[in-house]
Amino acid sequence: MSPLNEPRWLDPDEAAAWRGFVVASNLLNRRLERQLKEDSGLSHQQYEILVHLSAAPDGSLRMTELADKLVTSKSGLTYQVTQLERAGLVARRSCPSDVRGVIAELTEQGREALRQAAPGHVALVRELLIDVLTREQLTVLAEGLGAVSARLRLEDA
Amino acid sequence: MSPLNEPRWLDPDEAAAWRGFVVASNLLNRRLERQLKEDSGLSHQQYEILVHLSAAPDGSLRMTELADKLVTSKSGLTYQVTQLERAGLVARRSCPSDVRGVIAELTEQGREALRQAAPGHVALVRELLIDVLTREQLTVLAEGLGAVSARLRLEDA
DNA sequence: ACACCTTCGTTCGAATTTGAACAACAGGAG
DNA sequence: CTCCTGTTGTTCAAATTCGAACGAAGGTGT
Repeated sequence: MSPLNEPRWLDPDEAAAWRGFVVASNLLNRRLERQLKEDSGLSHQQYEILVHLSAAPDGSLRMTELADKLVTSKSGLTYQVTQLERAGLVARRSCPSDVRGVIAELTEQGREALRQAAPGHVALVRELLIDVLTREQLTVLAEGLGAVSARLRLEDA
Repeated sequence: MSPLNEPRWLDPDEAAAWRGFVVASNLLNRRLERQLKEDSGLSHQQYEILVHLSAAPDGSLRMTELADKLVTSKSGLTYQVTQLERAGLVARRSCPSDVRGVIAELTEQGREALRQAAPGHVALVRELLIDVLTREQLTVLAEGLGAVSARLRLEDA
């Protein structure tokens, strides 16, 4: 009976938030995966690699940096970059300042693939997430999840 | 230049919400996965199977029903239920009202495994998500993501 | 220069996930 | 009853993911 031994379970609001998060996350990923694959032949992960590279100053990032942004394992990234390299969308360069370093660079073909895939993807994100929320819900969600992400980033370090 | 041909890209707030969602989702899954595996030898998916079965009236659900709740593929569920069955945490029964049907049922050992795993899991969810948010952020998040989930559920039908 | 600890990216094997194909059955229209 | 369409759960091959182990190199203190 003591609250010191019994864990604090989630009250209805908390449970709804957690469950909503898990369910929405799974459903969204599933839907976006399907759309991207059918529309562009890319997986969501591959698409995100292209996005992050495209957003980088010179269209290139070091592997570790990219893995951090994607929130994936190093080995997982190695695999996906190899796939994208075979498809000609990404190229590997060696890092000038670090012999160990490998730089993934977006090719022109990669940029084109992203240009082709982005509109449909963004439209679906908008339709399934953004436009479902009010502007206020959206900002609260951005702030809240930003805090959660920050909290989680700290734990790793 | 025409807004009819150009897709509506995400403004800063929208992008922050979407990125926050993706990043928080990945970081959380990653962290919870690690904790559950180390603490109980269960994957997050396996844990969720036990949770949903435990929440069902008689600790049992049909495969399809369970797959819907978990937001996973049927084949994925078949695999995981087989794993849990080997571990003795879940048993398969045949459905009385439908010869094709298979009912996954929580064993006593499964209930015990859940009792053992739940506190640590809930504590971490609380630490990483719930307690990071204000009560208001939490309710807004629950409502918003509930709407998103509902929107996505409709699409399948 | 030396030892020491960390970081980098890859490789490896094992585990997991997926969609398509499948056989068996359910449920209704005629 | 008899088609006909939809559902159910599984199997299968292929793709993906992960963590641990690894060789190689960076960086620091002495």
